Amino acid sequence: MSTTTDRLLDAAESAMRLRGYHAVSFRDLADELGIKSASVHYHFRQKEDLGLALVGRYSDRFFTTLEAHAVQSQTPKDRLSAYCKTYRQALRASDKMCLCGLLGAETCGLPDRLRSAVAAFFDANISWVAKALPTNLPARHRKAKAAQIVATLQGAMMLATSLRDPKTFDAAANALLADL
Amino acid sequence: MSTTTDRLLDAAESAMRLRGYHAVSFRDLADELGIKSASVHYHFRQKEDLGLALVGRYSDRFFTTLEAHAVQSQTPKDRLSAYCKTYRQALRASDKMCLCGLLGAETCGLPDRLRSAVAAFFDANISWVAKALPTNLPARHRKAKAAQIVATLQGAMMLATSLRDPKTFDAAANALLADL
DNA sequence: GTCTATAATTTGATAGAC
DNA sequence: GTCTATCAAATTATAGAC
Repeated sequence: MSTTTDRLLDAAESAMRLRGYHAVSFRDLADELGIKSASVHYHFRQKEDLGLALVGRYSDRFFTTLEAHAVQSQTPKDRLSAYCKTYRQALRASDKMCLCGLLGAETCGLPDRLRSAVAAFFDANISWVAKALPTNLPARHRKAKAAQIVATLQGAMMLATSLRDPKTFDAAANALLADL
Repeated sequence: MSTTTDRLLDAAESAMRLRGYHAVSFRDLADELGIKSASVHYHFRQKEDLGLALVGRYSDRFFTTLEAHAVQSQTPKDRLSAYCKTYRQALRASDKMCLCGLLGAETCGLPDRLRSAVAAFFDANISWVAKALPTNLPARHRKAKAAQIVATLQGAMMLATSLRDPKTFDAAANALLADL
């Protein structure tokens, strides 16, 4: 049985992954749960607090799922495949953008702490991918390759969302994997 | 000497490429130009009209610049290099996201016609890149590869914006070009 | 924890004078 | 083309009762 806080997080995540930070209001969320917007403020004092909780939960869940997918991957190729799979699931399970992909694009319109939290998610992504790459590559090379991989998957989610065609994600992700 | 309409488009483009559609108001733009928000409605009846004009102008300018860069490119590699260069310039000249990259992420929160205009920009992008690829590849393959290339550059702009580090774009774009 | 009530501000938009 | 004046609605947020 989920608490009101959890239900609020679920509703907010769904809405923000579709429309972005500024297009989601406390009233929207309250209506969806059948409560009043003042009650939402009991769970999250400010909208910024809601955003921070959202990014924290999203990031934790993402890396937990990623580790589960990668746990028995031996080769670099297997680990990168697990990474792609985690993104694919995030998109295809719900037909929604990556929360951080959307917030990252809106970055300059976000409160400072939220902006930092999103940036931290991407730092962690790039680090994870860089570590998964073959160890014989120079560190500089690995970081650039990792940025390319993260960028491709994030951009592919955005394209699939804008074009309303999830297959666009698969096309881009598979073309990427074929090169690795 | 630019007209008020042009100055409004400039101000709106800059603001929306930083913060997104919903975080930009007619009053913001009016203040920036030293006029009243009611006057903005003379130039653009609704916010949606402003958005449409913005995407139209952005798309025209993008493809004009792209053709200028690609005009004397003979090989597929040269044409794709020109494509990357056009994105790089868009980002590095102003340290701002691609307008359509940001609106594409916010897609579900946008008015229908605006959403379609953004999707058309990406359709045109993918078609352009697919045509630039080596003609010996099967059409299906080319479209997937084109989606990968567009996705990488769009994702790289988002990453560079979120991380506040333009070099992240170059790292991802160069790693992409190295594979082509 | 949720409510009513309310404040303060912002927003998109219109009517009509100049 | 720009202004004043105004509107209705929405938004974030708080105080205090239950």
